[in-house]
Amino acid sequence: MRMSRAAAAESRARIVAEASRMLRARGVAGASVAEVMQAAGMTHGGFYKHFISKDALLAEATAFAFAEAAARFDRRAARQGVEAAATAYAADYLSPAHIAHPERGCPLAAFGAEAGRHPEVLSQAFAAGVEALVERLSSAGASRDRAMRRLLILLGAVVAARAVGAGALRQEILAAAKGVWDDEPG
Amino acid sequence: MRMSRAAAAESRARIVAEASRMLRARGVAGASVAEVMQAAGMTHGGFYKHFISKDALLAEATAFAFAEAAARFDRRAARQGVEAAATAYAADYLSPAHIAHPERGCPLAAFGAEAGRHPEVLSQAFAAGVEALVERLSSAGASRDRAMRRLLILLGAVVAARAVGAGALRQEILAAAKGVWDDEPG
DNA sequence: TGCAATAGATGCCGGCCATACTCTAAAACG
DNA sequence: CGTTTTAGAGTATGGCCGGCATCTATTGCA
Repeated sequence: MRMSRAAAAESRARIVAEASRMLRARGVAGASVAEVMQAAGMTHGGFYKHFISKDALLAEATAFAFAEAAARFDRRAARQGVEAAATAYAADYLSPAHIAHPERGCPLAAFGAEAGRHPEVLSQAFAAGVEALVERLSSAGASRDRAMRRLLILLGAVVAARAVGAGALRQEILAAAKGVWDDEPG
Repeated sequence: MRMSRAAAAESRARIVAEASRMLRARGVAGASVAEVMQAAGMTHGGFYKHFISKDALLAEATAFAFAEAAARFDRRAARQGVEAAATAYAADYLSPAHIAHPERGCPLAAFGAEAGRHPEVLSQAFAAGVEALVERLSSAGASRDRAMRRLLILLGAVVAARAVGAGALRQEILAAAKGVWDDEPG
């Protein structure tokens, strides 16, 4: 049955949000159209009324995840200033919660490695997202180059920490990354 | 038809090597048993004579990839010393060839993000591989903590560089990572 | 020399995948 | 009010997946 334009737009937004979560939780291959639609409260039949392909959804879901992170940064920056927002971003990034819950975390760490094996529209979403984050982090008194290096450390640490499983090595990885944030030269 | 023990062992080694390549090229989900076996010159039927499951192969293939990297480092260290080997490792890691050819590169950058979604035996292979690399890099005059940070930067840079696609941002990412190697405090 | 063990081929299974189609009822519009 | 449009349900399709049972020919061992 047909729904109002507003309700249909909400359905679409729900699909993107659920896809974004599932994508980060299970990767590109693990996030099936049928499961995303079910998570959004629908069957998979109507999917192609909203998106021309799964790849189109992937790009939107990736952009959505980056936009979430940027909005979170901006909210904090408005309340506590840009420097504090940057510090909080790093602390959240290296937190046990982020390691344990990729579905609510950074898309780059969750499935960035898969982007190169998919259509260019996905890489473009990642490039735009990274650019937006680097701009925010480099507005916190640091040079763009320094902001980039900080981002790379955070990313590498989370990917490695998730890969090696729970244990002493994971803690060592996260501790090493935490150290860099403060004592690296600008 | 049955083969000699030596020939069967070679078959097994070929399966692991091809799985290691395919795993890095296409990820865990993209490396199917049938295709791995075909790449090794066999059909998929005999696979379970060599491995109890696909996961068992994944763990061996991951260990194989790390062993390749460690052997390469050791060969260089024997010829030119540990410091030069560490520098060469970083240069190779950030090279355009490594970005473009994950199938011959670091397993952590290629599919480390997927390890958390698979049986623990895969995480264990990653932990052992990371440990072996950190030990090698920290033997090059640097503290273990510093070696770890260098590794994390390299990893983050390659994951990010592959994710954002070819372009100026990729070059900026790689340049930022190169910088850290020299001027980071010990 | 003869028998048991086994590497590999073939083929099947149940399940999941992305995509595409029809059908319906309600919304949008003239 | 009547017509057109369309969101979503339901279903079909062709393909790929991991895993397993069966068959065979050869090897390794007694």
